[in-house]
Amino acid sequence: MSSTEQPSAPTNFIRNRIRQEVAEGRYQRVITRFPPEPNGYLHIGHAKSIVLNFAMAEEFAGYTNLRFDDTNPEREEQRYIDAIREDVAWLGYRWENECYASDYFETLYEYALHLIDQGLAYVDSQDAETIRIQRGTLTEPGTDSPFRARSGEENRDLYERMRAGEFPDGAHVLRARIDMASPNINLRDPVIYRIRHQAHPRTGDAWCIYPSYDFAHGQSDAIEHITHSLCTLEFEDHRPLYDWLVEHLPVPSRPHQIEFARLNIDFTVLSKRRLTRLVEEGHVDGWDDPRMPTLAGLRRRGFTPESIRNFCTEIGVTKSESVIPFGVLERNLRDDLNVRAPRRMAVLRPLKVVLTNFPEGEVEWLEAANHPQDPGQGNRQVPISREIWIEQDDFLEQAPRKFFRLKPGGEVRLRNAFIIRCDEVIKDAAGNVVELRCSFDPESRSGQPGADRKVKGTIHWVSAEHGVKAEVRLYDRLFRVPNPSADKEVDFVDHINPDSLETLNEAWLEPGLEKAAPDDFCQFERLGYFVPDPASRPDQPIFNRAVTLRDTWARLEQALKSG
RNA sequence: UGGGAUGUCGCCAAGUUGGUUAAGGCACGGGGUUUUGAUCCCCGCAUUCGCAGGUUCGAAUCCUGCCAUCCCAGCCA
Repeated sequence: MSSTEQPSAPTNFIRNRIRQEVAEGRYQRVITRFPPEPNGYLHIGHAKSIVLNFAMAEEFAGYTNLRFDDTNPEREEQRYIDAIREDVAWLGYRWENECYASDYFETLYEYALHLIDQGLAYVDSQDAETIRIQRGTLTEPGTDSPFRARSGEENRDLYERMRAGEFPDGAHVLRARIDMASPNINLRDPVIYRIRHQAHPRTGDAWCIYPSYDFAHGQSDAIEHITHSLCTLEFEDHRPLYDWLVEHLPVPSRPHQIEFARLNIDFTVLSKRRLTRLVEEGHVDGWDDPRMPTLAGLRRRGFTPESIRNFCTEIGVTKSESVIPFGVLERNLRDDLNVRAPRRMAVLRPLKVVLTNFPEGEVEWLEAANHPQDPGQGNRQVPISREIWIEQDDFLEQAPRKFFRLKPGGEVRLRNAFIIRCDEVIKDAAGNVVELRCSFDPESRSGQPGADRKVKGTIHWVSAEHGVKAEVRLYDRLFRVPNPSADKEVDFVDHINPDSLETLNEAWLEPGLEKAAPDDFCQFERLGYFVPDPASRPDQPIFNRAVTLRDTWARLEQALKSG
């Protein structure tokens, strides 16, 4: 199976519903939209929505629009628009139209006038606090605003003057006249236009009144002939309002809103508000910090678009709220990279080994497969010399029973090379192991007749003479607890894991790796998948660890320790 | 205590116009292959569908009641 192939998509209630509708002839094709507000970066939760929207449109012969829901100029910025476009494209999707709710401001303004003329909207001249009190509570109905009975002419006049800029922020709002006693609070005369003397990233100073989400969204859907407006569960209560507006306005089509559960992943936060705080308060190094669950962060961490799409498909779409273990995301990356990533050798925490019977000054070039299961990836030549680096973890003076790596007097195979035996352990004054003296068995060299001699373990290495020094960054979960936002009494930033980033400054890479580019992912054998950081330079390579390999030994070791 | 929604194996999730033994994936356990303790390959893994009643020849699927969890009182989206 190729990694880029999507696993057979599990069916879900939305697809089933659309299938049914198409079978009944209600739709010839499905048109969806992905509607981000440009006030932050996209995260993995958005990816779920993107994948769903594009998948439904593709399956049912339609297309998807990218629509920026830019109705609140106070928090929206052009840089977010740019970042969002880049992320959606990076994920591998091409939108049919790039739209902006702000493109429809004139039409929306007229729709509001239409409501006014129908007696279905009025200008309320009370302040926000008063309106809030009049809205009632969850258990008590609201009370009518004294302005609810304003005449059509007066409403029209006031609304036109709101647009003309005659009033300061907050002086008036336009409200839909629905039902102040509705058990659904969204129907208690929701505000649909407010005054904001605020420049907009796209319309500049053309407007000083802006439509609310509820007034803009459904109408934008209708204008674009969106058939299915997919959104998250918290908008379920808004559907009656969505429907009410679309039914009372002269819109060109009749879209339908369907809600699904948003994505939750443990040990992270997936809300723009919180992610924004992490960035603005400097808890992380920007929106693309590799520990961030943003698409930009995951990309820098080394995630592939394929792995993210596969993940989104695998988790399914339902209305029940669930929490996906972060490990599921990681496994999808491994599954993808396992079949694609070229194998390389790198030593993260070096321990010097001198091969005592290896001629001084000599270099041997060994043939190494770039991928053990995919001969098509070819081979490369790796140099070895008298002194090499091995991983500190791969030597233990007091080795437990099932430790298959190097120990005093023991043998181990050097990956792609030969078997060595540890003859001597050199320590410093403090008793730390600083060097090993080993002898190698020339007969066991790869390709030689003696190569099939079995030893328990195989370890990776890098020639000391040829190795390239590099910085390697290891990432761990950003939070220490499964649900950082669970406790209302505790600020989620207090749960940040102080050890989420470990920087190793003395790693050694096999030669050639220093020239890798940020999208040249590879597997450091036995360690994990790594990718050069965008700041990496040939003379100063920096690699990020995207994910470790599955490590049953670590688990076993852990189990042994805990009894 | 109003309204809206959800509850199927440790985590996801099919199935819900009632009908043989409740899909699949992940995780987990066991075995095999292996110059990555990786990958890969086999095998195992819910007499039970939030709980309690009821209807029925037959219910995860229908009815009643209860319980748990989530969302809603922004001129945010």
